[in-house]
Amino acid sequence: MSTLSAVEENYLKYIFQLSEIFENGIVKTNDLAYKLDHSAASVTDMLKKLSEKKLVAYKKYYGVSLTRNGLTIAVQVLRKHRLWETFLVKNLKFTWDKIHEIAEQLEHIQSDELIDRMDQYLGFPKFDPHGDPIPDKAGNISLPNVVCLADAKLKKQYQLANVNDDSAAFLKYLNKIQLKLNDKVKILDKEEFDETIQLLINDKKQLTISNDAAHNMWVRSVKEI
Amino acid sequence: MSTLSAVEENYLKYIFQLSEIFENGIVKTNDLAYKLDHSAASVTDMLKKLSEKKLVAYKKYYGVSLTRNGLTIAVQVLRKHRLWETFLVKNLKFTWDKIHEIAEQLEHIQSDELIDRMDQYLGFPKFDPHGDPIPDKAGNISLPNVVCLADAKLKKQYQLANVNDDSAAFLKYLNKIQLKLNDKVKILDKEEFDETIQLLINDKKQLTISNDAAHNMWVRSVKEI
DNA sequence: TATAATTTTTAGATTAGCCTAAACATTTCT
DNA sequence: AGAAATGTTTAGGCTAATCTAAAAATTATA
Repeated sequence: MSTLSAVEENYLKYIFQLSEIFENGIVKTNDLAYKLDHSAASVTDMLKKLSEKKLVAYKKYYGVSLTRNGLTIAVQVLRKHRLWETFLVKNLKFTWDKIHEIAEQLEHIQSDELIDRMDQYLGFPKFDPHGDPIPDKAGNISLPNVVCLADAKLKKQYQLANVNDDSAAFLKYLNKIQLKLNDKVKILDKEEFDETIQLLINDKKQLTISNDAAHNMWVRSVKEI
Repeated sequence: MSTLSAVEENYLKYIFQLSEIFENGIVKTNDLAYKLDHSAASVTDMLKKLSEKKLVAYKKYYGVSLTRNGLTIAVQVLRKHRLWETFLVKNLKFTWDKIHEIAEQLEHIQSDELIDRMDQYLGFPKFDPHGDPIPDKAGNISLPNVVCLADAKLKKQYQLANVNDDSAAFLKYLNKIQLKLNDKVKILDKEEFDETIQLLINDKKQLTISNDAAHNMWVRSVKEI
């Protein structure tokens, strides 16, 4: 198989990410179009092309899913993206909200040796700065045991494990309220009327966050001390 | 000025490199075509386009040179290329002969902040692993005082300052004969018949190199101890 | 200096990746 | 179930970057 273009790699990556959201794993043309910010017609074109290359299973008017080959490539692109993000934050001291755009470019650099050496240089990290799992060379992904903060239990101790990285605005918000990965969080109360949440951070700082914000945060449970 | 494509950046970079070879600074269509491995017709097309953007001064059937704007961009691309090469060798432990191709891709990643942070991370290096000067953020280039080994004097102590990085085969050859940057070299004798050179390396190892090889090495003179 | 050889440009074609508008298929609503 | 709304595909077009073949300009040669 000849090497894919950055555009093709992007399609596979986004199909993978969207397919994880829907239980059946089938991605609709419009959802992809929205994610990629392209017209639905363009997406249809590309899906036909990827289908010919046997990277996706595409059925007209129904949807698309990855083949085994397509999945392998998508996971490797994700691996590159997350390793680069890790490097940008850990070594170059970038803040969360600026790395996505750069990693979107770096993930398409073609060299297996480069990414393997980078992996080693970083110490084979299992999670990226957002808390997302980094696939290893073989494509294995560690799945942490997390729950959405919006669905988390009251008065139980959690730790911030992961955040949605789609919106730079949200990442800036996290900076502003000084909430970082692995900080301890406990829900003190949920307001029934507007679903706002009273959150206790690291056993000392208390603040109110919206249900919207809570939907962007993922937490893992922590033993109480 | 909107951002340029990787292809446009490449043209500017190669025009810059070729213009340094010819005294008048004028680059011919065919030379560029050879360097880029494109047809001459394609090059003509692109030169017209770059000329419209005022990045080059192009005169039909005569040749092309960079404008001030074009030069600025070419130097920044070179800066990125050489900083990335430095990172690949110093941090990721790549060998010389494998980095060019990867740096060719990395040099087109668009983010000023990325390259400035990388510069700092590397300690603001002045020369890359081949001994080529790395332009600083403002575009200033340190020019080391070097001479081609083929033109160097007999029995005089030099140090390997720079090598041509165009050919992976040559870089492999250097690895094989275990000659590295900054090694001490002294020409013991030149054979008139075939222009081969008897070279003394680090005051102990002696070997014969071809005139061809000598033309790919650049040395700076060193005080004898 | 006229002609041959070389270099460069022009003309016309191709591919990837995008678009809009119109047609078609599916789903939802009454 | 038929009509309306929504989602998807098809048809046709555009731009960037490449190509080959033919024409034109320049340079070298006899």
